[in-house]
Amino acid sequence: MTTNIRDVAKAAGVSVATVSKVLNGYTTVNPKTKEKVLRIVQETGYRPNAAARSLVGQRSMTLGVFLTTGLAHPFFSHVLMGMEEGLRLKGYDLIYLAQLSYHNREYSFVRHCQSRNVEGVIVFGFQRDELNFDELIDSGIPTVFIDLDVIGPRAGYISSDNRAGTRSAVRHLAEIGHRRIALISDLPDSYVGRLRLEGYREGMKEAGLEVREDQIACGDYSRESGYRAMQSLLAASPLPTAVVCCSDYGAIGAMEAIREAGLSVPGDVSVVGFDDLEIARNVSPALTTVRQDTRAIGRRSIEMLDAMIREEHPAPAVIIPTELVVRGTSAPAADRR
Amino acid sequence: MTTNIRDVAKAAGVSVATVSKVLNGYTTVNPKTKEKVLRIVQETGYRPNAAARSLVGQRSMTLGVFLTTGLAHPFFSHVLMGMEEGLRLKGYDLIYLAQLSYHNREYSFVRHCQSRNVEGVIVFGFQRDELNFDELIDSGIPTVFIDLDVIGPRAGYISSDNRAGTRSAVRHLAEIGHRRIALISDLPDSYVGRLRLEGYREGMKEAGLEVREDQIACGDYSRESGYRAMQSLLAASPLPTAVVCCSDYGAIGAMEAIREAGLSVPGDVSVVGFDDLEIARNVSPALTTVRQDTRAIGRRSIEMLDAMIREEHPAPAVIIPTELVVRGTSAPAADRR
DNA sequence: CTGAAAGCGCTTACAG
DNA sequence: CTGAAAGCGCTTACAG
Repeated sequence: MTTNIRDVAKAAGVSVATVSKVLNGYTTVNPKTKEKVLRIVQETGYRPNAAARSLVGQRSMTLGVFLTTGLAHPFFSHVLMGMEEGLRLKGYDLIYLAQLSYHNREYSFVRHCQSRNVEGVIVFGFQRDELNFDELIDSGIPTVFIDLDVIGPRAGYISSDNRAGTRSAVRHLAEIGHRRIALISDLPDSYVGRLRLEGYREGMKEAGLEVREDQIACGDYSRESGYRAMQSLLAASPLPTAVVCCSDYGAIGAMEAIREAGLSVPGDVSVVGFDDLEIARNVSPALTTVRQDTRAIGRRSIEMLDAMIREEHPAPAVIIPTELVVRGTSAPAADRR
Repeated sequence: MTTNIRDVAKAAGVSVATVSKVLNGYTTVNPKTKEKVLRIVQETGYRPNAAARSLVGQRSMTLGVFLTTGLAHPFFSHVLMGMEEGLRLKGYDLIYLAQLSYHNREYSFVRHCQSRNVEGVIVFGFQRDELNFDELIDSGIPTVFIDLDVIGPRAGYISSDNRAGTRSAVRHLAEIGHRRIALISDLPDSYVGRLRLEGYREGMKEAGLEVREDQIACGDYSRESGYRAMQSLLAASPLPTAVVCCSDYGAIGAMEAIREAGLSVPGDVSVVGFDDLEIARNVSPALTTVRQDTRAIGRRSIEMLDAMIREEHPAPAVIIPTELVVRGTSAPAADRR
């Protein structure tokens, strides 16, 4: 089969214990010995058997990711890319934990993690009421939730600063003279949706503007829902001169509705999105939007989990700053020009 | 810690060997003994330690998935869902193998698989020239490529019947009287794109129709590219009365371009997509399209890999049938009505 | 039908 | 600084 630690030891003329020590960074090894061992390792391409390591040590260097199957949104793949960075940095591998299995009566998700010696779990893409996470949290397996505010003795979460995101969007629009600023609120009952809605209200208050409930419409992050929501907002009177959307896709749908109504962006209505997906730069005019640092979310989630695993007691909630990116869909209000 | 096989053996009043035999389905166990052991297992929720199993047996029950980071397209998540089914059926877990690592000089992807005792690998979302798979194929690790025709002693691939897909689209359009049928060919240099292009040519030939090169435009599976490609097709004369698109997104972009040109779908131009994503049912009129059985692709890829692992020598290429779903965007050619 | 024992490939006190 | 030995939790011939 593939080379094992005994082969390396033999080739280097030392004991397996010494090889192990070199590989595990013990400082009590003679530099010459170390060098020799390392050379053999290099030559043979030896890599320790993960199963044996996991069996004897406490570390399996395996993390589990548990995500919704509806990961079609680019957000997920971007976060995943950030996670890759973290994984490489910390040396973990990721095992994919299927959602289908979670509800299986025979099957305990937690026991599965234990049998696989999973050191920590990332949960990703679920709403609070979608699944019962009690068993997972009670198990004591370190867990990081992305975009869901769950906290436990060994559980925490990470998310963008959603509240500040929409607030900054409103502030921007208010600063350039808008007074009737509508909102397309995506999934307002979700953790993320609620904060974006609150951020909008706070922003309006800060700017001394009144929130009218008929200036708030709901969507679900899709272009279609943004289109429909905008149509309903355009039915109100007086018309809003700007709209904050909780997603880029929604914003693009909103732009279509605005144009179909014979109005222009940003001439008649300014539009601000949320996410800063690639498409935000490619629509015309380019979309002003609240940028989420998806890469950081991914990377930090792994780092946070790693810290939990090492009992370093990281802060139970990590909030990643958002950044308003001003492009072409927001312009001074008409009555200001 | 968690219960182990010794705890179970003690509780059941038998040896660990017996417990192991029960759990591994040996038939030489007394039914009463077996029952007792199973009861204890049930009560304690005991699950064998995967690392120990992997170390002693040859099976790690771990498969690796190696996919491009750009997995934003719904196609990927649907295939992944199909893979979940297969995994559950066969009892494997999936480990996610990061792309970033592949090119790392220090790092051998194959060795990584070996150190993790990965029994087989699924490769997914790559073009042939994107990565060098030689080391992987030479390693003898069973590998299934999705949508890329790589074959080796222990490597095979799975894909939709792309050729039949576009051919059936052309046949359908020809049958309802179209004679000028254009094509939007997505990534014609890729394995999948090439076959869809060939299927189009074959379909045209079958129908006795001439292929005009100015009736073929290129796209990249995006709505935007479909939009642009359609614009260029509409610049030709005489105008095509139908267009086959190699993606639903592209088809939707094409529909936009057609309408912007003052024409109607399907009144002036019929449109056929490829994929049958959810959005195909939600556009108006609903999109006629070539349905890919993404679920089957996912499930069968795991089954195929499992068969390779068991040395059952499955066919090296599995082609999943496509199905033409006729909806509202295709109608008899104008001169036939 | 059952169990004692060897061994999978490692790591980690421990003795030297 | 180095190595012999125990042990992680299992499975599998093998003997009974």
